[in-house]
This record gives sequence, structure tokens and C-alpha cells, in this order.
Amino acid sequence: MNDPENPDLSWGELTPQDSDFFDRDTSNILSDFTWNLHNSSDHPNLSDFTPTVAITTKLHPNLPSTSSCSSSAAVSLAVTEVSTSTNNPSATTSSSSEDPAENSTASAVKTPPETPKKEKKKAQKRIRQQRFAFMTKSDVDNLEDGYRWRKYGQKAVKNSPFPRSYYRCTNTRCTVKKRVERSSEDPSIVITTYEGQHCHQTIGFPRGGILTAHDPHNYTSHHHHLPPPLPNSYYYQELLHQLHRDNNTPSPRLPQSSTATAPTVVSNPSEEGLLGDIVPPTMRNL
DNA sequence: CGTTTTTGACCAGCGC
DNA sequence: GCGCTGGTCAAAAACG
Repeated sequence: MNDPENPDLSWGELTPQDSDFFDRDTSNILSDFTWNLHNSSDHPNLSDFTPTVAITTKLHPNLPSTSSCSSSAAVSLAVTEVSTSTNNPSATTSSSSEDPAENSTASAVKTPPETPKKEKKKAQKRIRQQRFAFMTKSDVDNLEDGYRWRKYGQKAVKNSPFPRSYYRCTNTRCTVKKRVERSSEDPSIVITTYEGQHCHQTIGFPRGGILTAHDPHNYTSHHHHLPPPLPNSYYYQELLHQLHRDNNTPSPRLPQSSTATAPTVVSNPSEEGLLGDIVPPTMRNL
């Protein structure tokens, strides 16, 4: 990997050319995350937050055109480069070399006798979609975000005593995945990484309000960059309250399954240049 | 009994 | 080529 100490970096470098995500100014970016931080004085309770958004997203040039979530993907960042990974090895935007989809030619040429299982796996070459990583200080590993997830794997992580869990959205037509792991340096921090974008509404939180992807006030789907679902945290809850105050609607309540405190957001040291534009100066690196 | 979690096996990519 | 690592599969177990 590019950086054994930080596997996420292997997703490749996110450059401004990769996306118009960074073309917009900071407030716009944050607003895409429903996090308007520029006026923190309106949120005295948030004043000491170090809002977090370690955005380690990268665009994948090979978003499958056959995605069952194509309707939603149509508003995703990478949709302009739609192609299938298996039959379009010459996909344009070359990202990092780790992208297996771009090396599919070789595997297509050699045809060793394979079991159906292997053939199936070959056909399912990994397709990287845009990712968003959140670091949240919480005792709870699996933060409520309004979606239902099914765990499909768990792996020990190098240089970390904590395993990494892999989840898929339980919606059969949704290909969103997320990884959850704890920071080895600060076990109180949960690192949640979302990959892909939901093509359906949330199921709502078990207790309290329901968030929908079509509510422009809390999910900004009118933007072409849907943020991932946010973990329930004090910070997020405050934002929800504020949003609904502004909208004169009752505030939804997040479930109390998490003891999450203010999210400690962390930037990726190697991406400091990028994140430096969108994170408060109080952000610290892990 | 349907759904979810667990967990060992497998595969691909990367560095040496 | 080999070993390491991350990511996924899938059967079995656990759960509700």
C-alpha cells in the first residue's frame, strides 16, 4: 500500500482535478454536508467542536453503468465517467494504480480453469466509489445514521489492536458500503468510512425523527454531491435542531444508542493541503 | 424461520 | 515470485 500506516491513503490522491468538489468554496462544501460552520456563534454549544470531516474521498473512473442505483448515481460526482470495470479497461481518469478495474485486461486475457466461484469474483472486480471518512468520538462503534447495515466482514488491521468491520446497506438495490474501525491512537475515536451513495431514503432513526435524502434542508440532494449519512453525534443533533428551527418544524431526535460526543474530526496528514481549506484551524491531526 | 453476525478462506494489489 | 495486507465471500452460527 502507499502508506502502511494509513491504508486509506491507498485510495489515491484526491486532486482538485478529480472533482469539482473542491471547486467550490469552503462554505459550500460544508453546506453539502449540512454543516454550515461559518457562523459558529449561532451555535454556542458547538463552539468547542472540532468538526471533522476527514474527507478521503476519491472519484472512481469506473462507476458501473449498470448500477442499480443509477438514478441516484446520476447526481454523483463520478457519473460523468460511467463505464463498467470489466469491459472498459481504458477508462479515462486514471487514478491510483491500486484500481483493479483498470487492470482487467490482463485478467481477461489469461483464462485459467476457474471455479464458478472464482469467475464470479473476477466479474465482481472492485469498483471504488467516492468515499467519505468521518471520525467521531464515541463509545459506540456502529453509529446510527438512518440506514440499515449488514455486516459482511471483519478484519484485523495492521498496527491497530482494533478490528475493522465492513458493512453493506441492507437495501438490495443499494451498493453503499461502510467501514468502521477505531483509531489505534485514540480508541475513543470511531472512524467511519462510507463508500458510494444511497439510492433510497433512510429508514429513519429508531427513535424520533426521520431523515430523508429528499429533504433539501438536511440532505442537500439538490447538490450534485450527496454527503454520506452523518453519524449521530451531539454535533449532528445540534445541526438538526437548528435546521428544524429554521424551518419551523419539529426537531427530530437522534437515537440515544450512542454516547457520541462532539465529533473529533481529524484530517489526513497527507491531505492537509486539501483539508486545510475546509477544516477549521482547530482541527488536529492524528 | 428469516435475518444478521461471525469467521475462516480466498482473491487482488502492492512492495520487495 | 513471494509475502503481506485489505477487501470480500459464503457457510455456519446466533439472534429475534
